[in-house]
Amino acid sequence: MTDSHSGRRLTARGAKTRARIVAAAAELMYVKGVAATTIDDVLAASGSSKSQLYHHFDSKEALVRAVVDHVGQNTLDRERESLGHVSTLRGLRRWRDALVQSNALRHGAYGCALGTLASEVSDHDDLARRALSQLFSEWQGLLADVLRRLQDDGVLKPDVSVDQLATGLIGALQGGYMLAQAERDVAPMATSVDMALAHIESLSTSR
Amino acid sequence: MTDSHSGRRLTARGAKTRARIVAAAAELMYVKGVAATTIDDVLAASGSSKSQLYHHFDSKEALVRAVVDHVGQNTLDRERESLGHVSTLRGLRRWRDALVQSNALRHGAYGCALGTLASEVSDHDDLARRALSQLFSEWQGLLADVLRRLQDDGVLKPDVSVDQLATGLIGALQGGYMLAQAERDVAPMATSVDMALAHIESLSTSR
DNA sequence: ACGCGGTTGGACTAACCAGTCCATCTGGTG
DNA sequence: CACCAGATGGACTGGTTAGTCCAACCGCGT
Repeated sequence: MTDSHSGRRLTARGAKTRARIVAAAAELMYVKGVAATTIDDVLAASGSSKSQLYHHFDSKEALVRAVVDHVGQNTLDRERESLGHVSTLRGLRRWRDALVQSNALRHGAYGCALGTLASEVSDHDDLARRALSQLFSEWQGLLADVLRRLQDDGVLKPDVSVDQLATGLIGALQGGYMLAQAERDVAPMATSVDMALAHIESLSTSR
Repeated sequence: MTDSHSGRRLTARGAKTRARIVAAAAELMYVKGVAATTIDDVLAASGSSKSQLYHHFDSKEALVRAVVDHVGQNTLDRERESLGHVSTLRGLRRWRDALVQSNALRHGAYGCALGTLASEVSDHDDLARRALSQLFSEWQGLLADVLRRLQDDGVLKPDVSVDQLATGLIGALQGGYMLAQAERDVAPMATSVDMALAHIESLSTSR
């Protein structure tokens, strides 16, 4: 648990405050970065007071962990929504299009919410790193499920490793996000993911 | 220029101090992160004084830019060394092996020196971002040169875009670094790069 | 040898920031 | 209604940090 008082009672009012703080912190840390986001920034953005924040979190580190959980759940919920029923190559391409277009709106700025958290936090907080590792693993699982469905339908050759393909796909996505961030242009992200998808398609039975 | 006094004369003594400061800052920022590295940390690690640092750099931001240049040149020099004469698929695989093994020594920790800088600095300092973008572009050029040599030798099909393949390869590499950082295990990095290489090999004329 | 520009040491400051504390308030429960 | 644990406001503190300043020093060019 990331709470300061995991076993404590929590009224609806308190829970709402907590949620407001985490949401504001997540947004700020995504845009400004974790280290550059101060507690006072979070208070101002969430319209709460210091005692409220420290009532719910032991430290800034605990808040960061709550943000990791929050962003992770948001990301996985969205990915479950968009990948859950995909079972065709066309569906996978539509998934790619949605991610590329959404990143294009920001011209690549800020990158992947989960990825930027990971690279800023992994070397500094082992607990947060484990949580992120677990989140990436679940995300990879969602993609592997899609690929397994393709395989079961005979679209993908039976001897390919769907787990490895899923890992490669997330790798290409994350690397693409980073390049897009540096260039302020979605193009390299699209190219990177397209290469992974082209590889997967080259392993389909139709070719 | 990232210097505070670009047009100034610089004695050998001063140049050495400057280099010592940049090298120490680069190492600290790689391990601790840019934001978590304080000026005093750099002074202690480089054995220099505040007036020395501010004699050479206007601000911490200017120091970060110098670090970006330094790390970028180091990375490109190393990559030029290992990619400059590669003109076979086997050579490309050896390049992969070297990167994976070097990252395995740290169990994936800290990631790619250039990549972690990029994700921490891109959204915060536009000048540094442009420099990083340029560095990635040069790196991509080195890989594209290798692929073009393969193409000229008839190993790679003549109709594939070496530029896009090179972008995808760097994307896979960077994404792999990030996943390895989160998992503290090289495996996902190896998998990610291997997928990109497998795709390139699938576009070779021998298949 | 001499002078001047580049170089160095380190004390100092002003701003900032995470975290503490306590007095006050709110709303659910008996 | 009375109680009280949980919730809130915000002033305060101690430590840290980027950046300033000035006096002293070194060494290159003449």
